[in-house]
Amino acid sequence: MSYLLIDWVDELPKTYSVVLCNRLEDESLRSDPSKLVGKTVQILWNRGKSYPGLVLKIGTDEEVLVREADELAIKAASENQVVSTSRRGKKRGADRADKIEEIVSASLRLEEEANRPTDTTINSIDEVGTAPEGDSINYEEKYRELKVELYPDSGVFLPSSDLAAIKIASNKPTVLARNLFRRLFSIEEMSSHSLFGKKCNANQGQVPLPEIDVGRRNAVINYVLKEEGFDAPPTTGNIEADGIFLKAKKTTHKEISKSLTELLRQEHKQRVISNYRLVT
DNA sequence: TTATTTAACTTACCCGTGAG
DNA sequence: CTCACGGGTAAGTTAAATAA
Repeated sequence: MSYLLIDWVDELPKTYSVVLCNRLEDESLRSDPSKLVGKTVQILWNRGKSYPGLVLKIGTDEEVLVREADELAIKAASENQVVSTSRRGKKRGADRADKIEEIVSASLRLEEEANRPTDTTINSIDEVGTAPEGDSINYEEKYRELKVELYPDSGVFLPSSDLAAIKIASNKPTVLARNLFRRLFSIEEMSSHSLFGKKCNANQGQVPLPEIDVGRRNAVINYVLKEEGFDAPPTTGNIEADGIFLKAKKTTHKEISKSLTELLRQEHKQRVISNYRLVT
């Protein structure tokens, strides 16, 4: 296996690396890289990304090329008068695959945390319906029967008929999430909170709106994910397949969050306008 | 090994568009 | 007009890569 001394064309100050020829993006070039000196090729780097690099030299002794890369880097740095240790990585180890399992299990832990039940309970059952002793109907019991928990252990209940109607009316997960929000939150709550309560970085002076009720929010998001088939953690045993599953789940989660954020923003905007009209 | 740097990912926010 | 959504921004957080 031969090594390539690479001059990264997009890097300033100039940086150099020694890479194995199997990092050439174009696999057909890997077997015979001898003609590549002086040419610019795409080199695979981190996280599946590739960058253009000029091939300066080819050799089988990695050490020699690394020393050369160091010298070039020092020279480049002094020319640019920039304090820089500008030699990018040597040959990377093959421990990357080992890391994947860690990543997957870490994702699972995150998921577990996201699904953690909260102690927020809403729509608590009215006590007034309690039936007296005897053979009369227990209304509280009847009332409870009609309600369903949106997501297991979420403590968020709503009439099953409402849920059924919302499901029928919602053809997409983002719409389902929005409609559930409308059902579970008042206009006041929606217009005075943000989804996660995080600070807005785009506008430093802005006071961040508080986070909306976490219990109901998570119940909605988890319910919609479940409806989309993302409830159960991956069990295929196939690391790659699990990765795809988690990625798809993450994308859906992002879409839902984005849509809900936008819903709250639009409600907020509307309320600000109506207040303004009230005042003037 | 630990510390530092770098890259990717998030999230609130803004704007425009298009369907109904 | 309302609603849904895509594209984009800034800068904070997180995770990975690299240096020491």
